[in-house]
Amino acid sequence: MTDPRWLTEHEQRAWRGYLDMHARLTARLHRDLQADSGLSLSDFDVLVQLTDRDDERARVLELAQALQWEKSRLSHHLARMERRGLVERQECPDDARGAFIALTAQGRRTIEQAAPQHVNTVRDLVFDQLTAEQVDTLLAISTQVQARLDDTQ
Amino acid sequence: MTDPRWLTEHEQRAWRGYLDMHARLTARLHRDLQADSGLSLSDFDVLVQLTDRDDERARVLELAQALQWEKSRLSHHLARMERRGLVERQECPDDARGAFIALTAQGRRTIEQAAPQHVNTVRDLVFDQLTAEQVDTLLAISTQVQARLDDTQ
DNA sequence: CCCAGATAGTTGACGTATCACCAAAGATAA
DNA sequence: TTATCTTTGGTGATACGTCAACTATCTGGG
Repeated sequence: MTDPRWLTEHEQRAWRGYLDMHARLTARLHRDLQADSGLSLSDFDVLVQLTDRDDERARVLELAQALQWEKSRLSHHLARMERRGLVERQECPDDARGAFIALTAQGRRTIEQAAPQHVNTVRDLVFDQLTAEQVDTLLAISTQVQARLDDTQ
Repeated sequence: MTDPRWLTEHEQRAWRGYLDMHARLTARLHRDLQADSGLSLSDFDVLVQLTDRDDERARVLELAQALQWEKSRLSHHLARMERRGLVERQECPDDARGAFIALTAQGRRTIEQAAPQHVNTVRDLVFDQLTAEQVDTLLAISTQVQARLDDTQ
């Protein structure tokens, strides 16, 4: 605790490289997606969740859990997306407190137009650069780190 | 372009796993750092840059380049850090437009107190979970993806 | 039926990120 | 010198994320 175990030179390079890669990668993905479709990465994630449902709608808390977002973040974000006509709120007959969030026609058109190019960019920038073994290792790393995150509360 | 090459099932799992890991990992690191020292991860990065200099100060654009931040982001951020007493502005005699940003005594105390625990958390959550080969692969992945980012403008 | 506590979702305040624009100072050339 | 071009840095508007507080509704025990 008070006696730190510092990172080795090699670990420091790996850590810095990882942080820099992530910052630059998401900045590029965000910029391209925005230019291509006017969507942010967050918009994209919300719309993907909705298109994955049979009826293209979901309860707010359901979405929050699927996205791993705080409910207030989602609430603010949905208000902005609703203003832009990407989603709409529908009353929930079972529970008058609740609301359904539904994809609008414009929301569906937008995500259907944006997704192919976005996937191509991810492929170009990431998966085309990696070997199959590296992809395996990336998944293993993600799994192991998340297991530790789960362990430590 | 119009004909997407979708990700394989395995690639999708790796991509989702990676995004989820990063979101959860940085959220945890941020929360712990904040609780321990009152610093944000951004504050931390700025302070590390300053402590790395001999005279514990730097020009604004120098910092912006080192951090890979936009100058306006840095300007706003420094204004807030200055208000909290972590850094101070000093006049630049060589160039009256310019400013030095210098670590304050409080800034130095804060980062020196915060860094060991932060490094321990990174080690606990990440490097203690990985084999040496996995760390190598992480560095290779970061390098390869950043090379592609460099290539594509 | 009534009320306490839980649940669904929103709101407001504040810190932060980005964008576009601005201003002051320096550099360069006529 | 003046004109203009570049560099250094800041500002204000707007969007976003988080926290705490809030409203409205539901649910279970008396």
